[in-house]
Amino acid sequence: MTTRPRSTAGAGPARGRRRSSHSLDAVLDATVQLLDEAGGAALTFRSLAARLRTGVGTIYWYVASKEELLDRATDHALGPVLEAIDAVPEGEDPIDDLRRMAIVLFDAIVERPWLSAYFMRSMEIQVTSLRLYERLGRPTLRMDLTPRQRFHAVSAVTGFAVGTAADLGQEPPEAMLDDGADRDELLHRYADRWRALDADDYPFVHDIVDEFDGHDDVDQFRAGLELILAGLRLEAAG
Amino acid sequence: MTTRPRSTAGAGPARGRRRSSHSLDAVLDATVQLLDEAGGAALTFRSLAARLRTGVGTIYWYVASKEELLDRATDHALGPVLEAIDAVPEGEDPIDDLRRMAIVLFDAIVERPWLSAYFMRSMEIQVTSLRLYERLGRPTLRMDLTPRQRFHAVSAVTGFAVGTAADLGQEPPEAMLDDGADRDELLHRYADRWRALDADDYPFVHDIVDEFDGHDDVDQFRAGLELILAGLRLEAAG
DNA sequence: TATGTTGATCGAACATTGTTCGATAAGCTT
DNA sequence: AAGCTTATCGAACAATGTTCGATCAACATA
Repeated sequence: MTTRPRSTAGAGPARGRRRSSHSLDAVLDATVQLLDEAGGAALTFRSLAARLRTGVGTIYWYVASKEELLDRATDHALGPVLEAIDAVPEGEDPIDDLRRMAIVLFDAIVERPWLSAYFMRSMEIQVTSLRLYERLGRPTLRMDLTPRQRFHAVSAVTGFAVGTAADLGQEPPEAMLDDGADRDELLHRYADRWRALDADDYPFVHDIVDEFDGHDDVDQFRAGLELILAGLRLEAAG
Repeated sequence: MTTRPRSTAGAGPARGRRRSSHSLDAVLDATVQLLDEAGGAALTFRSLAARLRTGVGTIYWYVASKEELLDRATDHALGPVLEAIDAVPEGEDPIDDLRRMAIVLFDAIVERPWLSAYFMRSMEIQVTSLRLYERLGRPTLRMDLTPRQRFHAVSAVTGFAVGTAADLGQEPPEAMLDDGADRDELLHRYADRWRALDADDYPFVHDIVDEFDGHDDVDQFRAGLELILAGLRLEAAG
């Protein structure tokens, strides 16, 4: 019978009785490293095996498929995020607490865009993301809301944070590598293209193009978050 | 020199001088069909070629890569959505109009989850998604807001709609095929697992688990949308 | 009509990927 | 020593995106 080794979560080195030069944690660490360094496209079983100085077959002993590898790596990388959110002190206003937590979550995903793809999925399966959901939801327990309102509000906040961060994480097409243009330069190009459109056909786009040009993604997220929170505050007051 | 045929957008059959048994539109139609029938995983150049009764090389004559194929197919499928949003009549309250449009957009993406992946990306490149953005933004022109507030609000609404729909689009793991469990059954299983957690460690999860069990995705989205719109209304009133 | 040019088609071949599987060693129990 | 479990390894397989040269069909020009 071929069982997988029990997750040596937090235990000493080589917790299993048999000595193992590798471990699930080592595999996950290397996975996160590769993901961080070169993005999702660079993560292959062969590159991972090379980094671990082992064969591809070994990785398949710890993990049944690439899907499971990414699921577990996501959960693995979510650990520190959970700690950071736990570190948010309970303040006077529950909405302030919720805001702080949402920003921590958003920042973490922006830094590691590959998290978003498996975050939602893992919420219902893995442990860490469910705990994150729990922490995000706790402030709402101090508010005068129905369970249904709480469920919808917290889902909206997390969904908005993850969804927005996911969009930002998509790397732009080929235009960047052609010449050495950074994000601001790209934004500026798109903005100019928008400005060239007919003002009668695109009144809204013209109205906001100066804001789009050179805008800060974090500001944009915060503004949207404020809308949700303002709506929530209203709901709790009513 | 090998040029690509000018997009025969709306023109008669075989607009190019040379007769072509296929066309970019035909390729895009078949792509959307395959995507609808069997999801993103089923779309391969070979299956697409088989459906079109042609060779893979032919597809590469119309499209430079799979990325471009999906970009164009997304834009192609967004056409009817744009029409549906254009069909929303201008009403008394701009926020009501924005709500209606957002729901149309959300419904369209839920029906075709593969749209979400390239929607945001194509917003800055392709035509149709920019037009959608324009339409979504127009109601805000009738409100007392700064361009910056409009930009943030419309970005939040579209981001929330696309992001939420994208999450819903992810097909659940293997649990569905093991036994013939539908969505409600799956939800129920997860809910039961949540109920089994320690109530002291997971007070929020326990508070909302009955709402999670059997919840409707559309309701959830609408509730979140209402929060954003309520916040926006407040902003415009202040 | 003959010839060359361009638009368009086709599928074999290549590189890369996820995954399987049998061989094999290393530790542990008896 | 024998046997079982744990773990490692890489060759081999199937599927996929992509390239490329061969080839044909329509048109222009002479």
